Amino acid sequence: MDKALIYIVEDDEGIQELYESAFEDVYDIRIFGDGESFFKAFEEKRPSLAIIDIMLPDIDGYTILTRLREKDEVLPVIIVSAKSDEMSFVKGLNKGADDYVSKPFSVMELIARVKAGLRRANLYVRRHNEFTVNEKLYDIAFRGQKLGLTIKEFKLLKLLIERSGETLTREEIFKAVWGDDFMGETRALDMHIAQIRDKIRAAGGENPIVTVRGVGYRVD
Amino acid sequence: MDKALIYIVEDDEGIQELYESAFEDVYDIRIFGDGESFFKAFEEKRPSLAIIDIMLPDIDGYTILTRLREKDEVLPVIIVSAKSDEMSFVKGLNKGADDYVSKPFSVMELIARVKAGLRRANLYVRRHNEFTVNEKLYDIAFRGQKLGLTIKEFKLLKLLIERSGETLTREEIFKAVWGDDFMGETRALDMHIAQIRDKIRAAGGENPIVTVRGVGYRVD
DNA sequence: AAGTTGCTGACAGAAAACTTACAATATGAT
DNA sequence: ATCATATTGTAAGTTTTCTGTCAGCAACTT
Repeated sequence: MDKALIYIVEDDEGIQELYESAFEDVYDIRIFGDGESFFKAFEEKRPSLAIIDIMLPDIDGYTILTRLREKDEVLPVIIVSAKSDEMSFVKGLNKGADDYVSKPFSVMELIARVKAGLRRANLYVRRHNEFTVNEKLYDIAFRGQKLGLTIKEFKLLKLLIERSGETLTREEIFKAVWGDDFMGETRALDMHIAQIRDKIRAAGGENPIVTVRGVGYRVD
Repeated sequence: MDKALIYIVEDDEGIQELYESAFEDVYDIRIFGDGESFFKAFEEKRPSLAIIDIMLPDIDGYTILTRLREKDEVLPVIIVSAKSDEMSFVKGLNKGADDYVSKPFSVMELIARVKAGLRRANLYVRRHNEFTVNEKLYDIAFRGQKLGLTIKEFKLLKLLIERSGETLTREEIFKAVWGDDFMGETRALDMHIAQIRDKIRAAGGENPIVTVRGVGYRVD
């Protein structure tokens, strides 16, 4: 699992440093001093979560939030405000923020809220590199293209993706996907691997499943 | 879904501003300084909810409420009062208010109550995509066409609609629709699904219920 | 009694999973 | 390099599993 990417819109350099030290090593963070650079980066790569300070010099944080919500309705957004009054809290939530933290905030608190936000977002849909695993649809997409997997294929590919980088032995795979009752030698696993590879190719991708001869399979 | 329209009767300008900032962008609001303009607007367009301050200069809020109830028995009404005593609370509810908030009120609280009021109003009829679920009639319409569902069919389709996009397993569905006491394998679920599909087709729609083999069903 | 509604069991059809057989490929020894 | 061997890939066919549908029955309503 890659580190979650978090975009932060914050102009105060002191607070920027605070974010850096707070999230260092835990999340990949990118800090933007203004809305424009944030949106530019957003177009290139969508983060897992955004933290927006509403007291910015050039632009109102609420405007950023509103504009962001036009592009992405589900991205978890945490609003940070110096105003600790109820009004901005309410306004933030109304504009589509998922959570609200007021300055001065405790780093612990912020981390907890980020975690909660990421968990909410990851509830159904998780991204791993090129893959998007949708637990509710029982399907996986490759570069946005749904693969249309059967349950076996879904379970199998999900396993490989979630433990990508790791070579899983045939036995491990059997145990995880079929349960303990797997019966010795069979080509069943290879079959399904072939099916999945076909479907990924049909979606326009190159085979991402590596065969590790004598051991099992791996997704990088 | 359009924004809900809320009429507010309030003469204090400070409080008027508070309403404006609180509900901005979330609801369409119109604020009236007196009862007459409120009723005039009411005749033209009925709101989804009304908030009435009972401490008005020219007219008693209770009178407005009483008169309103002659025209509309179900409109959710929230009474706002500076008197936080129990008497006005009871009086308000007796006159047909659905809820009661006393000044000075927390904006959060007010928003929560408005939401609750709207939810109550929407209790009977809710829209999800092409479907309109009517709790009171125990029926669901597809593109305005009533389907004429039986209770089981209603519960089943309602479940699928309310959690649309999500694949529900047969077991989940059984638990939700039949209760915990569902007995193993049976074709009952498929039967009802088939019935619902027939009825939707009869109403001129394409089958919106997706079978997820080995798992359950889903409405997109 | 007649009509609804909900359920069951039987069966058919379809989809998925698996098996078999053989081809293709990688690996290591020669 | 070449070959032998072990291992994996794949096509075709078979089996199993799952869903859809039908007919019929029981419970309930009107």
